[in-house]
Amino acid sequence: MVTPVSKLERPARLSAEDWALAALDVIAEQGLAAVAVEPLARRLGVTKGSFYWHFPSREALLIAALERWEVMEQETVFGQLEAVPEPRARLKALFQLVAHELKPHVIYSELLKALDHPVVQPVLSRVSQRRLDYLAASFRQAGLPRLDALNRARLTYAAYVGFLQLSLQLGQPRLHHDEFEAYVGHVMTTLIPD
Amino acid sequence: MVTPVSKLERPARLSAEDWALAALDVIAEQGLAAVAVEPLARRLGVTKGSFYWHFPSREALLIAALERWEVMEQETVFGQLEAVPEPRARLKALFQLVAHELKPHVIYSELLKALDHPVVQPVLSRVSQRRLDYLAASFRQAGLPRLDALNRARLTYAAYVGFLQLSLQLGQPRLHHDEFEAYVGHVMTTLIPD
DNA sequence: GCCTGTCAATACCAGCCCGTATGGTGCATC
DNA sequence: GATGCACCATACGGGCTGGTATTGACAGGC
Repeated sequence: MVTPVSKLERPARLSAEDWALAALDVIAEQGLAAVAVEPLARRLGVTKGSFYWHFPSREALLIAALERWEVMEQETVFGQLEAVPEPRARLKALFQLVAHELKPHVIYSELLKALDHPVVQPVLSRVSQRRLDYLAASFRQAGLPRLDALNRARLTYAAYVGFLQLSLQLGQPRLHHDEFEAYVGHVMTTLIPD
Repeated sequence: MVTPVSKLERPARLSAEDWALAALDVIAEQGLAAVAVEPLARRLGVTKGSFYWHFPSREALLIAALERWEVMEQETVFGQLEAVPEPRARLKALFQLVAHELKPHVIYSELLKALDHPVVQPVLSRVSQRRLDYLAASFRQAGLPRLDALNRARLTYAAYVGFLQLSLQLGQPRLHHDEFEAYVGHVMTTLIPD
């Protein structure tokens, strides 16, 4: 019965993964620029001394965090869609998914704002390219000719990115439920070929 | 023959407007976070002593700079379109304008990345709302019913914002000339009603 | 029981920035 | 040509951060 407090308050020791996950949390909440070593340490209830044992530098933490995120987003975004075989239905499901579950895209949106950072650029470049390819393939399966499918995918993805920025960052539209549903419906009928 | 250099190298004294314009330049080049007093002073060939004579704080400079920008963008973006009366032709002209003259939108794109800053938020909120209204009115004049026009405007503006972020920040698409023209054409035929 | 490896606390320096205080230029004006 | 104003230099304090170095707690293997 020495110090049972330490066992409860501090969930044991920390691993490099804990730091990476905490970094992703901060990115989602306050952006990549807010990922600083000392605030992170305070957040985890330790000091810098711990951090610099797990990572040689702040940049190494960012790299590890983004690496983790890239894997996770691969699963969460694409994983739920493989069940839907029909291309148009899959596109609709994709639109619904993005429109109604914004949380998984918060980090993407924040990273988009930090693209000037050299560590972020290649990661987001890969992720965006994969998504674009996926979109283009889906539009092609939905009946569009090659070039049209590619351009429609670009347009759709731009609309996705812009929607994220406007709704997450600006919070401007602030549409209400039915109004928002009408918007999503309009987007689908406009962008999905029939 | 004391110091004739000072008369040539320094283009006379500075005004508050000079500082605001320099701040806008920095925003366009490196983002709003890079607008710091001391680097700005170095850039202008003076020291902080000058700045704090013209402005009480860094925030005051940001306010002044954004105020200037809001007026300027009003003129440059909308000014060139009033000459085109027919709504569909005006929309096409608008698309061409945005697609081929990105420089005036660089600052908007950078500010979009800094929307968490309390000074930026209301400015960008106003600007975006004005543009959205303009788009909605144009789509309505082009024949769309009220609700469709509004939603089409939202979609179009999201595509605009996303296009900016992707091409300016990511530099990902990097389309070549004819490929890019085909994309712009696709966007127009998809979004502009016939 | 000791020793080694793992994790963390503390102390410290350098760099960058904001803001203040104060003194110092040039230039018009009377 | 002395005065006053507009503009700028210099010097300083404080805050926050990245990174290093050193020491300390605590575990398990032997």
